[in-house]
Amino acid sequence: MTLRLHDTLTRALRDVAPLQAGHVRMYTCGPTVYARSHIGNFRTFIFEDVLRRWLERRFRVTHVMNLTDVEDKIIRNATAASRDLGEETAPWIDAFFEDLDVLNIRRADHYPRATEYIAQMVELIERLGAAGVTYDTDGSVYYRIAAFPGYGRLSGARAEGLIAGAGGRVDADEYDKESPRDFALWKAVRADEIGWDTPLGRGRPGWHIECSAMSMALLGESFDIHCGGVDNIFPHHENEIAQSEAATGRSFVQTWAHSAHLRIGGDKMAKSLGNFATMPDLVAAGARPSALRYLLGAGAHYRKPVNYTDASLHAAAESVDRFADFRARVDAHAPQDGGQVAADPRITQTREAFEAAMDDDLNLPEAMGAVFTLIRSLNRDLDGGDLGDASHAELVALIAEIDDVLGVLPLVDRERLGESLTADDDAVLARREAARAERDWAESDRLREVLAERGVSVEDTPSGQRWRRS
RNA sequence: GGCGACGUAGCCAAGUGGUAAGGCAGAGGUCUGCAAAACCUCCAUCGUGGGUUCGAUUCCCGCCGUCGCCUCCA
Repeated sequence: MTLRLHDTLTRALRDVAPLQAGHVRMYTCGPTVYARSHIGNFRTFIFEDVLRRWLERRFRVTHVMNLTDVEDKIIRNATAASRDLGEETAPWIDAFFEDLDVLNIRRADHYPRATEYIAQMVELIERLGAAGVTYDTDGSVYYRIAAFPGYGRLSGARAEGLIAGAGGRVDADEYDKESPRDFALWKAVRADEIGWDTPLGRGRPGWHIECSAMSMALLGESFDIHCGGVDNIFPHHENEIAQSEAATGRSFVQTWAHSAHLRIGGDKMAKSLGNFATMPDLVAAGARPSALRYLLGAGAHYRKPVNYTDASLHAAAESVDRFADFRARVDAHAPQDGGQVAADPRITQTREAFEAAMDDDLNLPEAMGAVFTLIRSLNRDLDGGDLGDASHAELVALIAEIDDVLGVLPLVDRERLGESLTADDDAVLARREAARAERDWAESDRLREVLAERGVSVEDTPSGQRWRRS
């Protein structure tokens, strides 16, 4: 089977066929570390994580994610606080990695920082200069869009109209550029400003150049997949193509994959709109990381917006529990027939449906639909008995395969492991057990109520009481 | 204004030219001492007006609505 991914450039599904046999090289735009990333950002990072996990089923994957650690807001904050760049960004980089872990997002192979690739950026700008697509103004270097005929292909916009037609929101006189749509490769700075002394003069890099320089340094001049949020299509990725291809004369990226936004209250979640929430915010408010990961990753197809609401988070949590509880039920299986009975065909059918949906542009919501259909079907059987050993083995494997991309079960385990009863609660639970042994239902019910008021829900199962923090 | 996306049950959300997965919520059952969990049953004709077609929710056009990009942005 072949994974097909939607390519923004051609606006069509495209087979993932690595340029190097068996080896997919992917670059994903990472955070600008001037503040804590919000969960809208993590929607994209989870999409990329799911993609990377699915690719790893079949390919060796080299995944690079940049950390933008030099940028206007960072410089502004650092200057205001009299910190150097590294001091300013270190806490936000730490926070980013913490949040990745909380969401069970696999680490990329490389996290290049813009500040560590200044030399490569300068070199790339010099190549562009040699190619005749740049010009200097007062020490700054700009890219001349008019010199790149393919400009605008990715965003599908006619380059001429992009800025000229922006309804007066762009101040065309702000920069000393030949054309408003030209963009800065290198920004000259004064001696007292944060910058680097380079052959280009003292200055700092423009935003777009870092991704071209770092991706080419770590993945080569042509690689397979480049991801980001849809808001990166223009101008960021459009400019990356212009920079990279003008410098190398080669095709930059095979497939451009972009994820839609997370919405809240109908709008895009964004720092600039002030309608954002961070992982620590939500966890402190009681949101479960497993539910957040499910909502962000499987709540909707990655190219469609996801709405963040209390209801959608609750529904995600219920879905996670349904999946996790089913795993627990399967895990409780006791060997019985030594595999004499063949595995249930529904399990294989579900695996095939799951894989087909994932291969079809990473349709995780559809894939999970197949999973839940199987869960209901097998729960029915389990209500009446147990599984055969062969089916059990197949199911254990299937559940592991599903969660290999879904990635919620380790989070559930972590959440439940972190739960504990106070000594008081534990004592109440013991008293209730004793009451039940004497069939004192009134006392049993009263104690269940007591625990409920303390946030502990208790269920009675054939094997005894089972509690859970609610 | 330009470019693009979307509009499926109370909510969320897949999907297909031949009468619509799944999750949440709700109703009624089975089970249970009672609950919970699980299971069973019920709950949509796919924004709107046309067109193409034997047949459209699925293709085309108009309209209405929502959102995104065009400026830093996942």
